[in-house]
Amino acid sequence: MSDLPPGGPPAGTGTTARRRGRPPRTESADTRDRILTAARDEFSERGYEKTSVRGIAKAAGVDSALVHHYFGTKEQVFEAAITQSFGPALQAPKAVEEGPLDGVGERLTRFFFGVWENPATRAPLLAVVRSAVTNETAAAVFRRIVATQALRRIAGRLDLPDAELRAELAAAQLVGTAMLRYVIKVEPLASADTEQIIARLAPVVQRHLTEP
Amino acid sequence: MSDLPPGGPPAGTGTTARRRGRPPRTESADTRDRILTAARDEFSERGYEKTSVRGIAKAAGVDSALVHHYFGTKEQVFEAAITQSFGPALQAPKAVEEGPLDGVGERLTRFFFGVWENPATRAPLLAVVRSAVTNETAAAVFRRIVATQALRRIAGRLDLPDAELRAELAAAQLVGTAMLRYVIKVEPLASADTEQIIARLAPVVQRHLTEP
DNA sequence: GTCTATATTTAGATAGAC
DNA sequence: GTCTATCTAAATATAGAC
Repeated sequence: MSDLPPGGPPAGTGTTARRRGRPPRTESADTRDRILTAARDEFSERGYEKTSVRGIAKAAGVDSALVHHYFGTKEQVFEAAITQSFGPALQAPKAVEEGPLDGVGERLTRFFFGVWENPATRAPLLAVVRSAVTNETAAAVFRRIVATQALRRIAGRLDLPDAELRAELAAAQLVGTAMLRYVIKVEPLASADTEQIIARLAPVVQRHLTEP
Repeated sequence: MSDLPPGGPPAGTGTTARRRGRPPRTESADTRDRILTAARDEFSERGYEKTSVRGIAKAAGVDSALVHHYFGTKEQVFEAAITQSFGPALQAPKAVEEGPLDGVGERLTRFFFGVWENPATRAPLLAVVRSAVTNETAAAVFRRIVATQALRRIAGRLDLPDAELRAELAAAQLVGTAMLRYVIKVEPLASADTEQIIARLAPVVQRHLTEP
């Protein structure tokens, strides 16, 4: 809308000349975000193949050409949306991995369902799961999540044989539950109380990780 | 593995006039089967959305119009391919559910990996998993498999509270492992020895099902 | 920065010839 | 029973106007 005069700082007078930091993109930072959020939601609901750039654009209230203008190909839109989503809330807090080893099963299980029960953090995970079964980019992200969440951070502390395999089988229990509960929606699991599920899974995860 | 012998006499042989039973479809029974097998393989490798009817036709060595001629829409091709695939080898044998309860964890786990390690029986399962995350028909099949394999047949015998939930969490452990091993291919799980995995999972499955 | 217009490709589905 | 030809719809992606 209101155009910046191209080139130098605004000829505008008396006001403070605060032209530092990143050059303003008018209101496009907003638009960029709206597109990425719309993309994240579309990918999470439909998966990679079924999602169209046009659908993303529509959901964001812009034209599809603009989506391409910002991010390039559909694949790059996916990458951008996922990358942005995984910045903030998806790293397991240090408390999960740093506490006493014999409570790690419950802490990890609790953290896992905390993330999945929150619609905002569930969306990017759904996007990855729904896309990873047929899209290699998403599969790579999936692998990275499993590796960084389960392996580097926890398996490293286990002083047991097959530490990595153990961590992955624990992850498999959690991932499989998420799959059946949030994606396939198998009953009664899909409607079961979270605490009840955690109560059943925590000892199993613990067992995978520490049982000699 | 070994295909069921088709009901009627083979098309080519009979010189004698045995015109009874179903009217002959010349060699089309062959073609039908080739199409369904090709469909099963395409769906298993690419998932529902990414698979095209043209791709199926090409793999079967026929024209895409013929695929429609036999089966109708793409959705119906999927249904036919899955239905055929799940006739023979995918029911858990009675031994799995009928033996002593305290060995059911190992028997079920062994059966599960037996099916997944066999390329012929793995294909339709991959097709369902790859498709179920975005396709409701496939999701319904998935649900039915979990229900009939895990629930009706085993949970019914458990004299414990939350028998169904228990069975589904056991299924989640197995499904999650298949997901990470065969679909996402997370290492070292993807290359691990089957016996090693079974040794770790069987007691966990057992625990889900019978631990008081 | 944002949209209109369009080139290009690919897919699902059907009619009809042989 | 099988294929050729074709209609129709949708998608990715780009060029260029405003």
